[in-house]
Order: sequence, then structure tokens, then C-alpha cells
Amino acid sequence: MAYWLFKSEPDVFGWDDLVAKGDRGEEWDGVRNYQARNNMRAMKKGDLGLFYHSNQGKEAVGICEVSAEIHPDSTTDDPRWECVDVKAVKPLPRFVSLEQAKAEPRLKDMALVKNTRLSVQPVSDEEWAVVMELAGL
DNA sequence: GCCAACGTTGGC
DNA sequence: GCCAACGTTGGC
Repeated sequence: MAYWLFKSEPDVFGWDDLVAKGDRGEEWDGVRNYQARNNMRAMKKGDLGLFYHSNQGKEAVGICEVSAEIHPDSTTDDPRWECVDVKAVKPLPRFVSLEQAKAEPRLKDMALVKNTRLSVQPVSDEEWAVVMELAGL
């Protein structure tokens, strides 16, 4: 199983919004970046991801799960853009901030730290384990 | 609100 | 196919 990180601005669509969607989850639409899309193409149903609040909070707040694999993005007619569905699994007992990630040597290569503008990122097994530790899981 | 980083677009 | 111009993201 692979791990990922999904970025969203809480003002637009935050963790609480995903939780409100329940088990059906929500389409991760609106991605217009090839790298991010390619990451979504690689996702399998059941993969887990960190839900990260960009701009406000700047912290990972919860764990979500890929509930549907890649399919066309319903918000555009452009066939290039596809997306997956995600659903909330559980909130993190302790949020893990960007600041913490930057301060943690084991996370120095994390895409979150190195490539701040990428909205859908892969997370390695090792990075996932460290984040879980910081989150109190 | 500013600006750096970076991706995309379009002229040549 | 290169590269300048432009747009967007996201941290600060």
C-alpha cells in the first residue's frame, strides 16, 4: 500500500468538509497539474493519505483513504484532467505542522518541505511512520 | 499583501 | 524546441 498527501485550503474545502461527506467521500477535483494528476493515477483504492491544510493551519490534520481510483474530473470537459475520490478515516490526535516537518531531520526530503507547491504528493513509508509518530499514533 | 518558486503557454 | 512572459500556489 502506498501513502500520499493531499493539500487543501481549509477555507475552500477543509477536513471538516471531508468528514461531512462521510463514507462516500468526495471527488478530489480541480487538480490542473500533471505531477499531481500522475500521482493520483498511481493511487489504489485503500491507499491512505495525509490531509493537509495549506495557507491556514499549515498542518496535517487527518488521515484519509482513497475510496475510488482515477476517473474523469467532473468539473471539466478536458480529458487530460482526472481525479480520485477520498474519504475521511480519522483525525490526527496531534496535528503535524509544516514547521515540525521542517525541523525533523527524517522529513527533510518530504515533498511537503521540498516542493511546497505540489498539491498531491507521494509520502514514503518511512516518512509516513515519522508523521504518525509525531501525530501520536 | 508580497514575493519566490515553479509550471504552462505561446511566439519565434 | 527554446525561452520569455505570464499565471498560480503557498509560505511568510
